[in-house]
Amino acid sequence: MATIQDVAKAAGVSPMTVSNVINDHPNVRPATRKKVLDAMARLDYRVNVAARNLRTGRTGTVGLAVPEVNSPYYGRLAAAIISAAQRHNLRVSIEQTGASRENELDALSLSRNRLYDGLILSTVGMGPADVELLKVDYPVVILGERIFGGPVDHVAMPNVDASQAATRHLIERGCRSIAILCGVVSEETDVTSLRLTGYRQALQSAGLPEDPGLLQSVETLTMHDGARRAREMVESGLDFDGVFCVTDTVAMGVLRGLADAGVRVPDQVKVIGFDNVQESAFLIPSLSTIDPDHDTMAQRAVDLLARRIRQNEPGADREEFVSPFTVVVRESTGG
Amino acid sequence: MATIQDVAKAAGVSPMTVSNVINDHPNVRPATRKKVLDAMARLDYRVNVAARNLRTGRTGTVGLAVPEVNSPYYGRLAAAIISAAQRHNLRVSIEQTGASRENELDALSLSRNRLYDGLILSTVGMGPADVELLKVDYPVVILGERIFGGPVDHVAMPNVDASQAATRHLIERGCRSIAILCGVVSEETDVTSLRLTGYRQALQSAGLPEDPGLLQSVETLTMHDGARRAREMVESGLDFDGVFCVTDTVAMGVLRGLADAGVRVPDQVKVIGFDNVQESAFLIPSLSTIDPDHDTMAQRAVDLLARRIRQNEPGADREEFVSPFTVVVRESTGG
DNA sequence: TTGTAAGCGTTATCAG
DNA sequence: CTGATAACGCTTACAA
Repeated sequence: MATIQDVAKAAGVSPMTVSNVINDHPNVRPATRKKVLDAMARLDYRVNVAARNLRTGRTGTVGLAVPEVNSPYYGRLAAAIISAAQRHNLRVSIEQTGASRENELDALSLSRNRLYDGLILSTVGMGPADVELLKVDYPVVILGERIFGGPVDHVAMPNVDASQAATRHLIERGCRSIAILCGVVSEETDVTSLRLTGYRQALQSAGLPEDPGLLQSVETLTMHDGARRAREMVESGLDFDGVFCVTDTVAMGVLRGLADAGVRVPDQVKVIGFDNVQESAFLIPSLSTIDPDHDTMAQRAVDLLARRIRQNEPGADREEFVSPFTVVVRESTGG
Repeated sequence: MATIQDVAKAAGVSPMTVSNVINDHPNVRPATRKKVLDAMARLDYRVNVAARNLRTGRTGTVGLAVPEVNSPYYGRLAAAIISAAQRHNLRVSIEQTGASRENELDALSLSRNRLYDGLILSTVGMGPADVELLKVDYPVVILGERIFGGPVDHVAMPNVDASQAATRHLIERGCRSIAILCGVVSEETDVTSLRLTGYRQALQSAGLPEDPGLLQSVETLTMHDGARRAREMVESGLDFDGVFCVTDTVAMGVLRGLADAGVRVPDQVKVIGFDNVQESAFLIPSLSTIDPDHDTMAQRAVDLLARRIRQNEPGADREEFVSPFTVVVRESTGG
């Protein structure tokens, strides 16, 4: 494998001149540049990225820590982030955290090894109690959930507002007994609690009572749990005419579970999800949902991170960006 | 940021001893080890991965080049590969190639920069004509498609056999006019051509004629194209009672398109896919499909790559692994 | 069991 | 515009 030294020797110049050519520095005479480029081609020269990293202290790679890449939602997010990073000449290395707090903290410490120039962290397991742990000396952007008042940039979902809008949409379509299908309810400001808040606000605004029996909490927000719970809800004789599912993934399960139980959507029960994953438009019935504009979120997250990397001052002027959203009306709510 | 030197000074030992502690080398007295560990903790020492990479010539990261991570199929594959790589203490950096030959070659050249210790490449754009370009001096595993006789390890889908089995299943369920929904037909040994071959073999074995009108080729194997084409097939009056879709993704679109056109599945038309993505079990109707055992494929691909990385001899004894498969019978074929 | 010396390949600095 | 020098932080080889 040829090094800069080899190229320099072959071109009859100094290593420094080769370096200048490689990095497009201005002060190189065209003739010299050509000599160097020729030698590089002849020797099939490739930069040694490790050496460059050591010298410059940059890696050109950012970490992306998400629960799992194999879900319609995080898959779409990851794809958008990889594309956005490409525009900044950054590569993306993915860590799957399995939504565990411990693995999320691991991802943070990987960056501390200077493996990544920065980290985009989708916090699911970590909560506000861990805010202190985010005080690190390299660029971090939190994506998706809102750790209120954290020390780093955030790109957040419009969780409360959009959930309120989703629930309101069900109300406007005539639903009066609206269930919410969410994850485990805790004190944390996680997906479930924030979207639950929006749901409650909508009920309240409409003067509808909140029936505890309509709060359906599942262990994991998967298709599997969604389908099972939907069947259970019907079989147990629960009276409901609408379901707000806190993610499209779990909503896909719900549609399936209702079908299993012989319930017609949207005639008997209307269903709305949250995320607008690609599949939603093709389901039978197609799924009404919230579109939080993933591409904008991804773009913004990468832009923020890239800015920090350039500026080299992690903490200053941290920014909160809440994605705009739209309600996408499809067949599952009679649209 | 503390270095090994700093730790050595603080612990009153040499840098080498610190390095030995870090790398769990055997010959360190427990007392010395403790001194060093204490110093490391006190200074919050982190290894500088770039320096280690430069010195060792290894990065601990492998590249994964796939068309896009945001598809049920490649998302699942990526997840499985990341998990498998973790077991070898390898990180995974994802390159999205958009199925273009050029980007696939780019991914190859990134590894030549020694950015990755090895590369798992899902060739879609590259064809047998590019076999020579795979003759590189670092570990590469081709995943998914079969570039016959390539110079590197392959983990291949059971394309022909499984497609034959899928088509045979439709025949066994009573279908006589079986359409195939595939991508652009070319001379390449790509998904479409291999699965088309299996489809034809099954028809032939069953003594069914091959009607050119039943060969439905779409530009991209997406839900969108699948849905549109299914509608067109019905509206044009095409006579068919079964569809073999070369991927589950396109099959999801087909199910939707048939519903749009008022065709009942499986009563009027039976549908089978290929991949067994997670969503398939939850669709309405649930989708019969081929399960090529992604986890085994991913595991095998990573194992092969890790072995090469350890052995440090790229070319020797290249291996071909064809995944086993099963036919998963669900509602879309009346199962 | 521990320490010394050297070098991996690159680029920042500054001198020519 | 080009080049000499040194340094980034680590580990391999060898010496003590």
